[in-house]
Amino acid sequence: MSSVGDGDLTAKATIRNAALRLFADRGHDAVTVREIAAEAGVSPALVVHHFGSKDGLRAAVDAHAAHAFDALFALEGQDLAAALSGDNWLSLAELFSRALPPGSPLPAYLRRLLLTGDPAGSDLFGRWYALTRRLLDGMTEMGVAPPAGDPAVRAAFLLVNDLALILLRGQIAAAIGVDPLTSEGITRWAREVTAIYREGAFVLAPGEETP
Amino acid sequence: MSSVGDGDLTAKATIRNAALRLFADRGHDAVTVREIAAEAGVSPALVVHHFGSKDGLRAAVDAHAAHAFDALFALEGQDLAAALSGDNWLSLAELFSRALPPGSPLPAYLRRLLLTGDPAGSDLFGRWYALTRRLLDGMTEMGVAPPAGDPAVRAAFLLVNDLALILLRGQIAAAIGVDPLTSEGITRWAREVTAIYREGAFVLAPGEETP
DNA sequence: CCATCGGCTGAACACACGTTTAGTGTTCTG
DNA sequence: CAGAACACTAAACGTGTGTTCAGCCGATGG
Repeated sequence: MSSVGDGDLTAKATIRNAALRLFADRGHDAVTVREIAAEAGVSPALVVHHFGSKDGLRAAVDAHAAHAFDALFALEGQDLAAALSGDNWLSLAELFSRALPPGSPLPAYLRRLLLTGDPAGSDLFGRWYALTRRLLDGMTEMGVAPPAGDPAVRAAFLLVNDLALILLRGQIAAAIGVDPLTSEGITRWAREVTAIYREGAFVLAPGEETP
Repeated sequence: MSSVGDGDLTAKATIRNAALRLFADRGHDAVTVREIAAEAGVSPALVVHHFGSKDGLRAAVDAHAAHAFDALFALEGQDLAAALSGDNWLSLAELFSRALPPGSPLPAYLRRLLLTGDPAGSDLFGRWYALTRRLLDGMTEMGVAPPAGDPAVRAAFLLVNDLALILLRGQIAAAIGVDPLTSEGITRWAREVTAIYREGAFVLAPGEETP
């Protein structure tokens, strides 16, 4: 029995949402069909009836999550040009913390997707990588980013740094004392990241120069 | 039946190693005691005989991995002073790729530890975070790193960027076309990271100055 | 009004899992 | 050299799993 959030959703959607939350929190393997059914307030047989199998449910959840992530980008896709202005790095984590309700299971689900080498996760990563490269190229062209010696690696580095905040959210929270996906946390984080991306984190050795 | 690498190791160690590799590759839950036993060339009952239970085995593997990571640091602990010279950021990933044999399951196991919220992983992260802070403080004191506005966040950012390379190894490899934990990959990666940490990734807006 | 169909359920099934048990050799030890 | 201790196994046990099955109920439509 569950309850939370089933405000006139179809049973199928309720099951999908329950599965999303449970999968995100504890991993696909650790969650049983019976638990999902209980959380959704339905019988285990209904889960199979709607999704064919547990794997089918997993695929549906993957698709739903991927769609939700895409919607996130579409939402702010226009601001992509603004990001190119260069006075702020458009961060995945900032996007998440602004567009997602505080208790959303999506960041944790993304973590699972990327961790398990799930095709859905690789797909997402590939698309985001392409986006990052385009963004970086655009910024370089506009002169707000210096030309990179190895653009492919630089784009990967920037993307991966961004994802790390989501992947290691819990560990970071424990270390710095504030959840980095809350508005307070993301502010502190972004300030420091921006500083480093603008001024570097180490000083140049004497006699060195930026090329 | 297995074989690989049981060159006069005790059966207990063989089981532990097989479990380490399988856990790293597929996750604790997805691996059965029977598989581990088969991989180690022993009976399932012997696994329980030596480790009490599957959870006991898991704890032993955790401890073994933690010890291996600590040894990695002890190995190069003296170079910590050298790292302070500031002409190179001592990177976890570089340490890994230099000290570990190419096929080592340890990076993948570390990924599991950190991303499953395992206490062993949190412990490791906490210790590495403390180390990073000390390192950064030392560098600031010596004038090779500029003072950070928020040292706690800056240290977390540096550590997390480093770990991201290990966490997303597979995705990065797919994106840039080379495994970043090989010597070729780590070289390309380190060059770009060093450049960003020295010179930044974005140019300063007009009228801005480093404080 | 009856037939049909889809959402939904309780009970059961087959199976794979971690673990137990009872036992066999082999190796220490007094 | 007896006997305890140890490494190890084959077979079985109980449990929890994903899934199936037969059927109920309410709405739809001819």
